[in-house]
Amino acid sequence: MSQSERKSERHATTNVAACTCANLRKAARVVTQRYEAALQPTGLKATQFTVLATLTKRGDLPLTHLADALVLDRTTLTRNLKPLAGQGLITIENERDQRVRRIKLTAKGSKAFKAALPHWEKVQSKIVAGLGHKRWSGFLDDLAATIAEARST
Amino acid sequence: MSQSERKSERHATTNVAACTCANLRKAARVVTQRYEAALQPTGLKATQFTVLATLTKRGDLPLTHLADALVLDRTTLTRNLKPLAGQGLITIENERDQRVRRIKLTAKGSKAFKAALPHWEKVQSKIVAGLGHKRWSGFLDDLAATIAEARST
DNA sequence: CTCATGTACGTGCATATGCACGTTCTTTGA
DNA sequence: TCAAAGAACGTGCATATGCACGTACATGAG
Repeated sequence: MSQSERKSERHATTNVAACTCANLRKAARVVTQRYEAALQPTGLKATQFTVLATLTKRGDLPLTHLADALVLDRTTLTRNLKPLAGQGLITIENERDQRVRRIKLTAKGSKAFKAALPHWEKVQSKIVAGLGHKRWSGFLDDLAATIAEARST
Repeated sequence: MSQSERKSERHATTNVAACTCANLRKAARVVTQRYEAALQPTGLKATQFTVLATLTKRGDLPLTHLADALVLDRTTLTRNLKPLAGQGLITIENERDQRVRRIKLTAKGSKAFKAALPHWEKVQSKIVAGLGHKRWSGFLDDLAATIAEARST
């Protein structure tokens, strides 16, 4: 078997080992473990850090909008928020439209996020350096494109 | 702000929106939903399909080895296997070394995997086409590199 | 042979994930 | 104004994920 044949088989669409879903999940699992370890001293889980980061960047948001920003099911977010609300890092408030739950970052939440930021930067830098900045940058673009395409389909 | 500055900020290591972990998880979530939908008529979940595919490719394996191949925590796999064993798609057998649980694909499991394969190919093709084959191929390489790097660290 | 060491595993706990279904509230068309 | 349509949400169910901890078994040094 030639080199090109081997490569084309490895990357054939129909090679189950090349399953986009399985490989994405593998990467998500192992990378999450690195981030969890790095964030461990902050008391925040990786997903919680992401929620706080999104609220910091986007400001208060209704639950559904926050879920959309996080590419997360609405009902999953409902439950993910409970530990954060329990710790007083966010509040869940009603609006004039009583159907809407507005998710609000508290001062404590903002402080916790800022305190966690250096730990996040450390592990993020390590991952980026591991791939090399240029390659990582393209990788991130591919992730965004994949998300956009899978969402629109 | 110039174009290059905007780009460098977007891909700055310290831009929380560029969090490798969060973006990997987002992509894994939305892509998983596509595969779940495609596999729905087969009665297999995406993770279950992956287990069957791995057993098909690698043959029977002890639990820990299978977990390693799947980049999955051993204890998670223990539980993920239960529905598969319940449906008779795999068996969990003892060895001479009584500590070892050998995971074995049954004939029924093999059949279920083969029946699911066309459904998998359909959604896989769609995802690949969405990115373009060349870009997808590089994306897959990046995923593999990320997994390898995060595992070794 | 025996005990210390190491290996393979399961379970309790906590969080993560999404679908189906039902509830409450708002908006809109007649 | 009022009923139908639609929007925002919560909960039950099932699976997914990994850590801490404990158990059973195998192996090797003495």
